[in-house]
Amino acid sequence: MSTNALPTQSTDFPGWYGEVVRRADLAENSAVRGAMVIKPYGYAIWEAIQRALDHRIKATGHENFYFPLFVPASLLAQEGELVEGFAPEVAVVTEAGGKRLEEPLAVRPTSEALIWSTYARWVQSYRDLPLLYNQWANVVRWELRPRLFLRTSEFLWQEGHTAHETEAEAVAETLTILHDVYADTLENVLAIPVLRGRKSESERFPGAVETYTLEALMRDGKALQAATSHYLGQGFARTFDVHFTGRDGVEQHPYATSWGASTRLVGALVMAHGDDRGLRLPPLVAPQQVMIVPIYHETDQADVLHAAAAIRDELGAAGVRVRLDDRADYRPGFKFNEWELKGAPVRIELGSRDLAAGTVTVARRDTGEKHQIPLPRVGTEIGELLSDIQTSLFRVALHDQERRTLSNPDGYQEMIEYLREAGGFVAASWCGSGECEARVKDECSATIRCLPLVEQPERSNTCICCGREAAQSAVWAQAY
RNA sequence: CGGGACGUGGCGCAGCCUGGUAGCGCACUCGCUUUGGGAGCGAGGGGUCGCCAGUUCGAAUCUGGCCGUCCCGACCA
Repeated sequence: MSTNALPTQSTDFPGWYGEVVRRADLAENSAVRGAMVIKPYGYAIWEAIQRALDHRIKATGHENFYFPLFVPASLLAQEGELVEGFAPEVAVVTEAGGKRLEEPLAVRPTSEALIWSTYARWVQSYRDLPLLYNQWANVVRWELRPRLFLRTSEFLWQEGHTAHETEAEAVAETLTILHDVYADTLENVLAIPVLRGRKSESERFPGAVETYTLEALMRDGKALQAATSHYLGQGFARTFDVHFTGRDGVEQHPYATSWGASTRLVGALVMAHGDDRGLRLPPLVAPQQVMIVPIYHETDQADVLHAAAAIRDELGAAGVRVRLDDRADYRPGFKFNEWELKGAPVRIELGSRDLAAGTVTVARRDTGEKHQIPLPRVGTEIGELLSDIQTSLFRVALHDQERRTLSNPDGYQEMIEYLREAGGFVAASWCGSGECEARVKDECSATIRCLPLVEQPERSNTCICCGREAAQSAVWAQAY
């Protein structure tokens, strides 16, 4: 643990991010380029995210299963769009058991091919549908520019793969996942407000008919795709020969969806809430919600530690994730800084002054405020404080996102300048042409993050780029 | 793959230009004193200077090649 101050967000956001990830003990680089070691503290955050997602995935009727890491390369190659989209980043095993393999094995970049080739055996009748399955897995994509959590060559995620009898049911599934699983987790657990929308054609998942996305704004004004849910139509069913006899006795192909969210969400958490002192974790995902720091002298050490342990036990019994930092080798000031860096939502300071007054000192990480509360009220007030911090982090982030969204800019030039300096989101009307999309990207490297599901109330009816008639609004931003 | 920078104890760096027995801060170990916002003093341990070759009496330092990392672009959860 270094004692130096962090780089500041305003002067060096990438440097700040890297230092926070490293010094808060979230993750570090490994011997393999682009592959990261997730350390216990970072993994605990991921586990909290996993729990939240898994709970919602199951609550919406899905079951977990597991498919293997390797996919015969020929199988992966069967789906034209998929292979085209992923070919550059697929890792392939050509040798195993000391011999060259007759058939190379791809390390999955995503599992549609393997799963759908298997679904062919699982589906015979409409009575076998729907298939509502999910897996927690690792996937490998050989990224050119890796970045801890945001883009690593191996990452952890969940990928859902469902098969449905009708198109309407599959589309409804895609949206259920988007809203009830992903957006609910992002906003109510991670406290990160999201824009919900469709992807433009150029940003769509390879092989998808429609890709739905959640876009979150980071504190440097850049957007992060937080989760995606794809309606895949019947393409994969056709490619992998999945068919069933329908209610009408006619042979037909099921409709597919797939959807995923990854360890990237840990990075989202860092960049959406972190400040110049480090991480600010929403209580619902914080490995430690309350840290108790005892402050004592030789003479009162036993009393202070005894009282601190009692508070720990009381809060623990009430279901709070609480820890007493009784390390003797570190002084209180060091612990304050360390737990602020690691984002613990609440700190309780307890010293002889507090004992004498019958209080504890409580500091909240999000605002930095400190105040005293009477010992008997600790149980109830800490619970309220944690839920207050949870909603407050969301409200602050939402306000920030609204403040940084430029809606209906006066002209194209204003939009480009705003995007160029990563001011945030720009919402404007778009004609739908790839040329306009490419032109913006060319001029300021910003992309269409989504075509929002909720239309802008005062939308202009001409395209911000070309002035032609515009059928929809789009949201642009620089993106990770 | 293009453009830039850099490889020296665990981490961050100086030394290189002008070759001569490898140094600083943090971290680590031991001791004492400390503890309400990153403790102080003292004593220690740890590095074939990215790799290979060359020049030289002698290379962290000069030369050539290779490897790797980071930052900026194109690709991307």
